[in-house]
Amino acid sequence: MSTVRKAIELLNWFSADRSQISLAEFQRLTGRDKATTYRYLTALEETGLLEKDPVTRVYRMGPAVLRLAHVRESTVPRRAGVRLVLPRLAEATGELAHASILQGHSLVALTDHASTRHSARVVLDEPELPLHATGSGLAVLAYADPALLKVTLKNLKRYTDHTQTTRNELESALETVREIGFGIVDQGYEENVFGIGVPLFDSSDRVAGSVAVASVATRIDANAIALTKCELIKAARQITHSWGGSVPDDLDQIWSDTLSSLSNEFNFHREATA
Amino acid sequence: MSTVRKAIELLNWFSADRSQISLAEFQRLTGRDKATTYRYLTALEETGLLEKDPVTRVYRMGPAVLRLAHVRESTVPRRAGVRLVLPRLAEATGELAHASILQGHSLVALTDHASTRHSARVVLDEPELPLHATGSGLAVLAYADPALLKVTLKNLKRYTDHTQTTRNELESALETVREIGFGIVDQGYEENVFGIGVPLFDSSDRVAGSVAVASVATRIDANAIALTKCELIKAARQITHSWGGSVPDDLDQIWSDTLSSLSNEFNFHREATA
DNA sequence: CAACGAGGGTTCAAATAATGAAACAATATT
DNA sequence: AATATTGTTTCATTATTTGAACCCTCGTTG
Repeated sequence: MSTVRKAIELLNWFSADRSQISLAEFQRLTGRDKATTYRYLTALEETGLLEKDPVTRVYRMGPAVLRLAHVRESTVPRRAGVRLVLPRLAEATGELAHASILQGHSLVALTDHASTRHSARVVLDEPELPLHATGSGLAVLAYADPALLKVTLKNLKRYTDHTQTTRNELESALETVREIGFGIVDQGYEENVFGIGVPLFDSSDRVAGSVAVASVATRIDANAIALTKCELIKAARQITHSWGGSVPDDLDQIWSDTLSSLSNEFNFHREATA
Repeated sequence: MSTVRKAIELLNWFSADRSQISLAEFQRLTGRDKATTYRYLTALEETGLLEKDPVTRVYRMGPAVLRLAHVRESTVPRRAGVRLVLPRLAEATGELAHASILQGHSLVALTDHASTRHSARVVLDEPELPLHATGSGLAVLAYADPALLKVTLKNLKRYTDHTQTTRNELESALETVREIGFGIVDQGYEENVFGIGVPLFDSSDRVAGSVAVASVATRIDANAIALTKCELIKAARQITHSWGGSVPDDLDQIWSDTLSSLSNEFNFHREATA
């Protein structure tokens, strides 16, 4: 592996949880030589990708990454496409709508939008969403390269009592996703949060992210799920379109079927209560 | 210079204006060998810092930078410190308040009062502010490393009839900034916009950004300027503090003097009109 | 359509930069 | 004050980088 790559991969040790790392800690994490690690870190610091606290000498993410992210967003404006859709999705469902993008092996929250309707809302703090334990994650896994599943299987962390942590459970869940066109996870990541997610596609027609609705689990019922599904389909189609991608034919067909059957049912309910 | 650094510095060629760069173009830009450049780019691509269009083979900023920016923001929440202050500043002055951070040789907008509400996450959508043509820019230049001035002098773009585009004009303007503690630019960047900016400092006690108020030029008078100055000083002190920095003694003294003399004048006016 | 040019990608010996053990320095910790 | 831990520099050895040259593909041109 190239020196450049080895050095840059040090950045991957940082996360919201582990946001400050010292030289000694890097040594332990990577198992590499101290002097080498030191020089890598120095190089990263010189470029502004990292920043060293002058007092404690721990390293943290540097200011340069903000500029790079700015350029990225101006080049590939994912956010812009999402921002038009999320508020509507949140309002229509009355729940928290959020979108994430797939980066390498992790799903990273892009933006979220809470509805104004309910005061007891679901709040997302975590930037990374576990692929095996969220509706977004399942939706992505089901349509992504099988290699991603392989990597994911290596670490099926348990978040709640409902988290599915075995290979079999996950594989059958993905089978279901492919059948119904949605990733649904009931309290698998956070207690009392019910999530429904759908995949998003970019111009390469591969999975590029997901959009999802997170509801308070006690508030959800068949009607709410039906509504959420309809809105999610609309949102996913729109975002995928704005990203220059297109929904795979098989999935698009499933969604169309879902829409027509659900809209019947939904109209029926509305007429019955009217 | 280390290989790592040389490779990473390729990222600096990207900007909002030049967001896609081919291998051949890199070769011309850097004057370096093709094979070497190719390997650098490949390494950057492997880490996700860059992304190569599979069809055209041009390189663009990769998705990994979004994750890094997210970590950066969760580690050093510049926005958080700014968000507490900007709305108050905007309300007190009745004008547009905005903050920017210095990244390398450019000043990038962080947030402004109008757009803070839903862009809660990481990425910046606002363009770069020219250092020589805005109140923010002058404020930063006056207190930044002289090297920054050197770089800035290389490209004094004209934006309006009022833009100062000569070395002498700029240098004397900076002299003024250091005397009065404010960067003031009357329609130097946009027609009919009057800007007043002050520098912000981070934990290394170097200039890290600026906060400024942009007013409609026809609406500004001595009173409004006095008010804006008072509010800017308060805001800058607070943000600098929240960033772990401190205002340099000489500047802090100037600001204190300004505050006391202006508050006198301002009280006088209020009493006169009351 | 053959020749040409431009750009992307690969090869290989020579040159150079990376490596890691060890020494040293500066802080924490006991 | 003694000791342990962490950060930084040195230097001979080693492995990686380097760049000229070459190949391949594609689009253009005489």
